[in-house]
Amino acid sequence: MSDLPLNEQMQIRIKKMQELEQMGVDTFGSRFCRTHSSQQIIDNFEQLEGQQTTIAGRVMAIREHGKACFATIADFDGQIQIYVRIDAVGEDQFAQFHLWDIGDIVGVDGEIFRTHRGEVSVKAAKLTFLSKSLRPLPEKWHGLKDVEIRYRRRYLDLIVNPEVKQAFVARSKIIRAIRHYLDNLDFLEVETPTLHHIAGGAAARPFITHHNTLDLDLYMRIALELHLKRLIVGGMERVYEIGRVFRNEGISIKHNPEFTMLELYQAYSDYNGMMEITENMISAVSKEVLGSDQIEYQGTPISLAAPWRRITMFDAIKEYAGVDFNIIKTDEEARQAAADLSIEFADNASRGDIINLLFEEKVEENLIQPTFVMDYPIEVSPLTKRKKDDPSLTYRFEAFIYGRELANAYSELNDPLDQRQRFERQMEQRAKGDEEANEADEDFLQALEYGMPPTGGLGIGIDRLVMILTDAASIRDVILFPTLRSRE
RNA sequence: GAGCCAUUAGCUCAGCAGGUAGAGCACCUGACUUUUAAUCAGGGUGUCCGGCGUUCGAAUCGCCGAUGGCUCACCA
Repeated sequence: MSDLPLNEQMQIRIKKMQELEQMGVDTFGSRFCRTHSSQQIIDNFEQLEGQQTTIAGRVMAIREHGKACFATIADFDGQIQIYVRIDAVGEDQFAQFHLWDIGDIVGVDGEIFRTHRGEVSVKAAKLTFLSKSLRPLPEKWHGLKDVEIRYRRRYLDLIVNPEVKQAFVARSKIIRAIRHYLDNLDFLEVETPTLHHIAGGAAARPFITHHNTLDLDLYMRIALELHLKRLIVGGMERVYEIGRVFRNEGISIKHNPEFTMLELYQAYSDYNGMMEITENMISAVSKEVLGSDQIEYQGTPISLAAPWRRITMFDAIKEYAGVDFNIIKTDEEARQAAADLSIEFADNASRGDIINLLFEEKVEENLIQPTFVMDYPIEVSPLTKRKKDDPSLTYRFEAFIYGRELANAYSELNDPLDQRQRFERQMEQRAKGDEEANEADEDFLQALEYGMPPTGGLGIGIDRLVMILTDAASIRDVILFPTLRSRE
């Protein structure tokens, strides 16, 4: 305590705490049984008026008024006012009340009533001090605006900015609704390792860690895919996992180094089945959590109602960039088309690379309403089944909302010989310096060699879905403790 | 990783042609038995993000650094 730097307000609070202790009050109390939450009392006032209640929460405001004072108590649901009269609580407790600070945690027994001004309140008969708050809270009116403090000390953000709590309640409901939806489709929720020998299933740089006893470098997973597909091989025909993945890349309004992915795999389905699940599940989740599938994101109305628009990548590029890859067949022609649009590309870029580039540069930002973009080039889809009618393309789609990728899905590549060739090409890319190219996973190949049924697989970025559904501008607004630099 | 912007009281912010810092809320003292951003009368509580420099003098100007935000790069 002595080496804690104390400002004036903290010194005063410690002094008040000591005075309470001298009065025999336990300033860090124990179990306390509540009968109602603040919101229950407010919602059911007609039935509860005149009855006794016991509430508890954090003191958010104190309005002293001589011998009859008011305070606002906040609990998880909301806030409720208490009315503290000297003739109702007695002189001793009234003296204790004057040692309360904003931020203290208290319990109150009393009668539910409505004040002359109409506010539902609790007329205190007994006050129970529960926990002392030694630091002054941010201001009640402007709240806490400093984003750095909001992220670093999220508990303060939660205490003083009520809408923040609502966003995280919504996040919880969204994930619950997804589980509910998938459970009803007989999907089995599973958990797979986060420590991987090979960081596969996506194109991303991994975090590296180390196991001491095994003296083994391990990777934090960048995707769930390869383990879940092993489970499909094992006969778990419908599986999903909602879990954290880690990608050692930049931080932005849309990116956090650790984020939550939903991946699901359904045997005997394909990417068409995955489109149906995606659009039906997201509209159902929106209805369950928000009561509607018509939402507004950052001022733009968005309809999540199924079915969503479906367009091939070629048609999308033709529409938004004016380039027709049905006609352009060679790498040379493709590079020329990119050059004509003043788009920079690598010297050795293939037709497929250029297709992907044009799409990202010219098309993505236009896909505001939910859109499935289908049939990605094989070069950027190393785990996806080839299209029968065009082996340069794959049965893969990505779903876009508000110009952002929200989901990625495909008919899973289950031909182990083709998969081996794809890995070999990825390894060539790695050898050329592409750190994000997939590493060959021999154990996964072996699993495929035992035979995997035709399967549809889907990945959805949960954080981005929550952003869309809660109208959050930044991914940090839907992650309780976003990654920040150390303050030390 | 690069560019731009920000950092002043517990919180929200002013102060910047350089003259050693202010407001509101919070806090302290007093008044008040139905207030609610309670009110009324008093009280300013500070490493002006850190360091170095320019200057008689720096919150203010310059350089270096820290942290955060936005944009770009990378990615989902």
